[in-house]
Amino acid sequence: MPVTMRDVAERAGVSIATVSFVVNNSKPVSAKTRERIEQAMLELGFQPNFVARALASRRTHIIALAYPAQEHPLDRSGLEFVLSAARRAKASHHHLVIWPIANEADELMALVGQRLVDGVVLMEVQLDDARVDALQACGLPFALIGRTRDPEGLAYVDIDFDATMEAALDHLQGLGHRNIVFACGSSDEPGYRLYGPFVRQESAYRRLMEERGLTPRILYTGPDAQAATQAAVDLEALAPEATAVLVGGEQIASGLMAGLRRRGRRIPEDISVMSTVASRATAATCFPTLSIVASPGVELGRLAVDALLTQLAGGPIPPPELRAGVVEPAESTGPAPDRQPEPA
Amino acid sequence: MPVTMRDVAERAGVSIATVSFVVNNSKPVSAKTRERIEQAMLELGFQPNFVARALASRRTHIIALAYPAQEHPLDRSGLEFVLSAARRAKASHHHLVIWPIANEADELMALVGQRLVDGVVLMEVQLDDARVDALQACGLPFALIGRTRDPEGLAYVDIDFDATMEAALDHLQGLGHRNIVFACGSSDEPGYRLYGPFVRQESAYRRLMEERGLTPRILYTGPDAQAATQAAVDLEALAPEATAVLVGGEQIASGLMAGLRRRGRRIPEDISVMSTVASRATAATCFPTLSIVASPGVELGRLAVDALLTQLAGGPIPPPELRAGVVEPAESTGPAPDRQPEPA
DNA sequence: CTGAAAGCGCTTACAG
DNA sequence: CTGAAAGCGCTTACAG
Repeated sequence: MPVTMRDVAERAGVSIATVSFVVNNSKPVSAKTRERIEQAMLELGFQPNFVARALASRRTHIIALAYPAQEHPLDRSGLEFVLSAARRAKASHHHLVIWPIANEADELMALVGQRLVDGVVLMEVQLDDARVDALQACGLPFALIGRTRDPEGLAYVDIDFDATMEAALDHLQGLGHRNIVFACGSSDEPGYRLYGPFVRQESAYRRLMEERGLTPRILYTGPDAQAATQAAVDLEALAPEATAVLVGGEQIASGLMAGLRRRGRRIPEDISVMSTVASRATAATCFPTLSIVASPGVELGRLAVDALLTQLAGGPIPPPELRAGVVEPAESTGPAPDRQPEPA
Repeated sequence: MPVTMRDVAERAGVSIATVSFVVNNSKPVSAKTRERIEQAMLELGFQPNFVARALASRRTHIIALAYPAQEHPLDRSGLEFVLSAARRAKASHHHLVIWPIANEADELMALVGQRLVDGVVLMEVQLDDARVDALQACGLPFALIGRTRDPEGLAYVDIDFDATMEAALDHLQGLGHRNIVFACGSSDEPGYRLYGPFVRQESAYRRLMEERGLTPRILYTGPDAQAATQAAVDLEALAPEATAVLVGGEQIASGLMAGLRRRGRRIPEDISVMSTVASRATAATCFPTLSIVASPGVELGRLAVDALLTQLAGGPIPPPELRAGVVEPAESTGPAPDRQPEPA
């Protein structure tokens, strides 16, 4: 029923090899022959069979996006990575399969062993990640969104957490804040110490605060919005004099903001709240709207696929790509209280 | 390099056909032979090649999820469908590819013509959907999340909008509300009249309100949270006496809520807000937390894949599956003002 | 520039 | 219960 190369070859009066050459533009073909073949393809509505091509060429043109859906429920900023990666794959004539698998090596290797994909993109990379070692051992090309503790020689893209934290602190200091707490997922959370984005943001925050002669204070909120709502109490105990909180993710930011408001703190009059690694969509739905450093998720999703495709094209491991977020001020940050013209 | 069936056959001293029989459990094999083969597979670490199997058997075990990412930016409730579908596919030994394509037939058919997938799941189905016709014409099995105007004979799963609206109105009426406005995406929005969830919710709302002797009033907010924030003004013009707003989606609900608060309306003291087709995650990050009819996205994602797999297994078009959401009261709804014990 | 042929790694009638 | 063989629809040296 479906039209094959054989059908095209017959109608054009050539061999199927020649048809293959023009379909893939893989060898020179005379103008008249090419034209006859193209005509035949048009008339028959020929489309090459992806699977047959994959088997013969040993290239499936399918890449996998491994995402630990259980461990890290995807928020909107995480979603941006996924959709951007899918779009990029499609633009480069690849398919993107989603592998919602646990954050360990066994399941990943079982899937890789099927030889369905040419390469894989890993999300939510841990500082020490068994999946990375396994992938290296089996020789399948891969790229990381995020990075391990020592990512030397790996293909990865990640948020530039140093620049991101610097931009965030600039914004807050520009408003006169000096007592700035950093809030992120709980240290009691399993695997917290292994989660790069929190660890890297925390250390950038500590370094920058000290460089600026300010006192770093960390609030561990727990893993989700609900826990963060409760953690508003802890904030007051930890740093009653704080005039601003910088939060490491949008879920926690919105939860913490709700907790503060519930306790009668006005935002931003009493305390400013800002989130890094956040999406504009979530920022707009907060009340007051949330000042953020917008996550470069769209860009990084695209770059991760690029890094993989470079390798698939026979290129070397591409250099890392780090991208800082963009500060987008909104209503949740304002002048530090001691600078305000009229007291409430 | 990779271990093939030939390798296993040699080591076990059998033909590759026999190996295939035990791998697929497709024909009876004597216990001793089976054991030798299984032993050989274990020793060699054999894993069948997915692509070769697909070519020979004409079944790729890959299904596509077509999602019009441009037209409908995915919110968290939309995301639930996707991840649930991917999990279900994986549990049934299928792969799920994401096709972020426009909501029209051409691109879909080009992808289908590659013969990469056994079937497709369509999201964001329009009342009149060219993709559905195209899929039917080409004979590829498919299932819909959502449904066309006349879905008779199609495999689909969808939200039970009648039951969902009924549950929502029950909740609000139970709190004493009688002036209940329904808010959803703008009628000026291109394609609005074609978008099933809004159309079906609106008509269910009208019918139920009239059945209950109440006056239906519709607020068209515009497509996103930002537009909905502006639309708070229109609400006051449209129905100054309204004590509750029922909103058709979480993005619009959070935007509208921000707009109301900005205008000094207290939620829920002055006006209650409730959203249908919403995720618990978003509800928890709103302030006040949002009362919702939780979207059955996880269930529907699973059921859609089930409906497709049933057909792939040779079964008939399965009957439709409609699921109502579950009411989850939170802070954004409260007693109607005229019932409140003490006035503000 | 073009073709005959082997081969990618499986599945599946068909025989026995 | 087991095997020899054809075939899935392409690609790719190899020859000419």
